[in-house]
Amino acid sequence: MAAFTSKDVARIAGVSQSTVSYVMTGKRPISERTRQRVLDAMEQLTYEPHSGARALAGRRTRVVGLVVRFGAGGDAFGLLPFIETIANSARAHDHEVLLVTADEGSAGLRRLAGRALCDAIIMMDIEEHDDRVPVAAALSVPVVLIGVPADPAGLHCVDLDFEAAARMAVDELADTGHDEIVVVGYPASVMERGLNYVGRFLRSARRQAQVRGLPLTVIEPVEHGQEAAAADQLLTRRTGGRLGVVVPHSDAIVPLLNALRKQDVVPGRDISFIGLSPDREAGQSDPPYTNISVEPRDVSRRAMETLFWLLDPSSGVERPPIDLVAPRLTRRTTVMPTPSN
Amino acid sequence: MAAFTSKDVARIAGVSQSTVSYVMTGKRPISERTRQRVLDAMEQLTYEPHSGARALAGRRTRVVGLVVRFGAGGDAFGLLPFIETIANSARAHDHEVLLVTADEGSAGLRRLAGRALCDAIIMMDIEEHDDRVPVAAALSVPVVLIGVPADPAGLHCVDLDFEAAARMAVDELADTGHDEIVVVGYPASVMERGLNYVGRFLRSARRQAQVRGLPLTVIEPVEHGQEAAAADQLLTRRTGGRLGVVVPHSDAIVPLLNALRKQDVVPGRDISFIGLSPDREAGQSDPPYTNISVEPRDVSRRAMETLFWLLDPSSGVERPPIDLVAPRLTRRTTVMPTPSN
DNA sequence: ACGCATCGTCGATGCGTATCGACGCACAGC
DNA sequence: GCTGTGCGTCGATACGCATCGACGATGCGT
Repeated sequence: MAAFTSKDVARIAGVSQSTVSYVMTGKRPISERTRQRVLDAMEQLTYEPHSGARALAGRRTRVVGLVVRFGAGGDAFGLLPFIETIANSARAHDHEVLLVTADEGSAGLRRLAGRALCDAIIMMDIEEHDDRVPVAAALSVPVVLIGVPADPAGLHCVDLDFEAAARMAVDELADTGHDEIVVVGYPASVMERGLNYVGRFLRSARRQAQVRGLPLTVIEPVEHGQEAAAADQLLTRRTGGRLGVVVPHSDAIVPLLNALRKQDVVPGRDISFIGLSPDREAGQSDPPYTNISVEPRDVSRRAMETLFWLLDPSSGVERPPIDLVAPRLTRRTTVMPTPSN
Repeated sequence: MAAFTSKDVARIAGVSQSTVSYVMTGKRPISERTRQRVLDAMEQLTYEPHSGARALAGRRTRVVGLVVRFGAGGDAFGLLPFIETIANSARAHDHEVLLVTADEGSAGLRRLAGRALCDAIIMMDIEEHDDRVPVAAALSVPVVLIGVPADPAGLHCVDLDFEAAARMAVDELADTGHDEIVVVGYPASVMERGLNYVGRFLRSARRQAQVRGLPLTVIEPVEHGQEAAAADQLLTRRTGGRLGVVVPHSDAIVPLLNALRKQDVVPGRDISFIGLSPDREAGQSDPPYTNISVEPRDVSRRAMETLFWLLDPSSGVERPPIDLVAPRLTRRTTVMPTPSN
């Protein structure tokens, strides 16, 4: 494991170092015969190019910076699937992933760009008013946001279409003849962080309820462990009409269902229930609930496509600056069917 | 943001480039006056050293490679806390974290070392017989394992002391006058992966039960969604004696508790229950269960200490090649107290 | 006053790769 | 046969920093 250089490869293949380089980059034509000799030599030495030297000479690192926020809060509907998808996508483009925790704030961003640690950055957990966004916009490397801040400052954003999700939930309940909608709000810890999607969801739900002529109330907050109280609060709403409950905070769904069960309230019979969560959780829950999908993989895949397009605009079709992934409604057991008169 | 170089800093400070370098590394004495001038110049330009150039010239990258396995399976008691702790620790040493998914197998390892992408590697989710371990051992960079394989091949390992945990669980039940112990085994998906701790836990539990003269049975497998069946199987054991249940697979704990509740079996009254899980989960569960802690943060912190010690052995005390973190038992409500005769 | 060690700084060099200009060659057209 | 045109290859250079040897300045002892 003595670490070979392209010069070693060149010597063995009987060519010059620059030829080896051209074989790797393909930026100049190389005869098939020479090419093969070089590839053989590489194989023989198990040669790997030195990434530092590459970054220095080529001005690109083949590294993607990933800025995530670990501190709990926000829907923890899996940071992992996001990271996994991003890692796989990076790998597919022969890029590495450098992890930066958001606790560092914008200092991490400056480091990534200033030290030439990566060619592009993908930043998650964007808040509605996020200090890091203007900093990111001023960097010399392209940045893609997962989440949509109030002012994207020209950066590309990818996110689930929370407004469409809210409309979808309201429409589903309206279409099935409900009289009233209650949205279980986000816990204070999430609200405080001003995560962008919180506001977008609630506003859109209110608007759509108005359009459909349904009264809509937001109950809040539902803190962890307080789900029983929320369930109570929720049930006092039940005036004998058809009540539909929408729970956008995925962490609150299962506890709420449990709290309802304890009170012998059966979703799908006594009230209706729609959650915003990954499909898998919704299907495996007891009972399986009607949900609007939040698929991290879709979102991060799109974000990576945008990122690589920014790195090489010639490589694909133009990407929209704000790319919202359409949610999907899956009907299960928890929405009461339209009464058949 | 034109990206300044140390030469720019040197020019502004009125010194040579090498002096700037020595100010940064501290490898040669620099007068306080000069030092300050250089630091001022750096500040003024918001200079950041080019990491590629640094890696090339200095032969170290200040990057830690982190190899994780995303594919579900194994106790998913939070990959995130591990990653977070590792990221923070790296940051504290002015190192970055490069993420490699284990799906790539040992190819990822070779890439990390071959391309000089990092100075050291930390590898998680080690299996009892893990192909990657011999590869890792042959690399030119130090590697720390989180988990203990059958043959560590000379690598340093850090892990929870699962054997002590098993002994602890058995002792707790024995000390409180139980007649029989049932260990709820791991699901087949985990067993198949041959994760090292599974075997270590089960073997140690059996041994200790023998020492304490208690019959111990292992029920398996408990697949996701099959917890009710497991609960049935478990309760058939109840011959009127004092039955203690140990659940090492943290993901199975809450579903099992739920299944028991449905059958009106109250842990702490009718049977005893000990789970292996993070303290937080145990305390917030309903009911809070007696648990043996599995604290990812402790483990990964120790792993990082070992890693940085390997990078600079003069920096601290020698580290043991196999470093097991002692578990901790927290008594809550689910173990029946010793009958007072 | 003179040699000697120490401190602080500088210039030069090398790290491994990408890239630019040059050059030799075969082959086309005339 | 001679010039032009790509094609394939080479040599040289630059990238930004760490490090080594050198060297002037200073303070010490005698």
